[in-house]
Amino acid sequence: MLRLSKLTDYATVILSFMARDNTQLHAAMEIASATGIALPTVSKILKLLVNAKLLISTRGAKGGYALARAPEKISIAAVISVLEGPIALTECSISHQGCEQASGCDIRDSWSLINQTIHNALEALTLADMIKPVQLQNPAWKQEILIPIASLYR
Amino acid sequence: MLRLSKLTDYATVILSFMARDNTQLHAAMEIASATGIALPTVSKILKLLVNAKLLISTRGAKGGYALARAPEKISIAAVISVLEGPIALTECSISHQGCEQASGCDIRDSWSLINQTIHNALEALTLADMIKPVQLQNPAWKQEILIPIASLYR
DNA sequence: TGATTGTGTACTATTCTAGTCCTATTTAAA
DNA sequence: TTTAAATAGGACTAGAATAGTACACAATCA
Repeated sequence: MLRLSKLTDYATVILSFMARDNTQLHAAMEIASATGIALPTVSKILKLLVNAKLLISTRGAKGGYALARAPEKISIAAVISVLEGPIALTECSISHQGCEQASGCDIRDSWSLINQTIHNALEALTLADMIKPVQLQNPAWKQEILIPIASLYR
Repeated sequence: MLRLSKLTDYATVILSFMARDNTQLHAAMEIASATGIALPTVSKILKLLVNAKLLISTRGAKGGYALARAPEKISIAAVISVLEGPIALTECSISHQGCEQASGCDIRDSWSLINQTIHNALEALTLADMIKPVQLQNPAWKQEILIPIASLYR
């Protein structure tokens, strides 16, 4: 599996929950019971999101968390970056050092293109999109979603 | 990082090497020294690729491995699937059971759409594309690669 | 002042990954 | 017929990463 960690998955669940009611503060406890994720785990994720400036926290009694921006302005790519680091499939896409392949690793450029594609896809999708019901019945999306990536090489 | 395992990375390197000279058999030993990957590891990966029918093996003296199909017919998605299992970002995209979120997990459909996008991107790219030199100088690709995924929700 | 709520850090158990090794089987060549 | 070369299959281990927990501390409000 092209795996995303569980924590990232939780983060999207938590943020989606908050995006649905963006007018008030949500305490960690409230989020935990609403989402079914254990409180310590929720707390851990919220802290990371605050550090990444995706959330704003208010301490003390009646405190809690709120989105730092409108849901339309928070991309899924940003959420993933917080929990997983840079979005890249292979190690050498991040750091070009340490690749000790004897023969020329000519496929690095190909990978970077693939990474770019995926990154763009995730960048275009926002929290606001996540909480809208999707019409999977719409047959148009199948064509629309195809990416002519192979053609880039010709 | 949206991580792909090292083994998957190695597999693409190995397959690229083989695709460059698809006319003869390559022994595991030869591939190991050409790519700089340790022999036991190469061997392990080759076995997996044979089981997945991406390679054909010939036993005995003068034996070795060869691509089962032309490089144009081997997609990167297929390679990734062999080493990582189904291409999906979240657990629930594979099995819809065991998701114990208390409140409705409405974002599952969104994830499946994202997964589909990424899968299509990887499906469109083949081994043949990987061994071609990429012209990153071409400024056109930046526009071309944008995916109107957000628009799908409107 | 005390209750509530977030902050920061450290810790641990578990799972996953990467890599190694060994033995059996098959085939070609001597 | 024997031997060497090569793949096949499985078991195993060390190390790293992940997920989850715990606790002391800081801030705010009533």
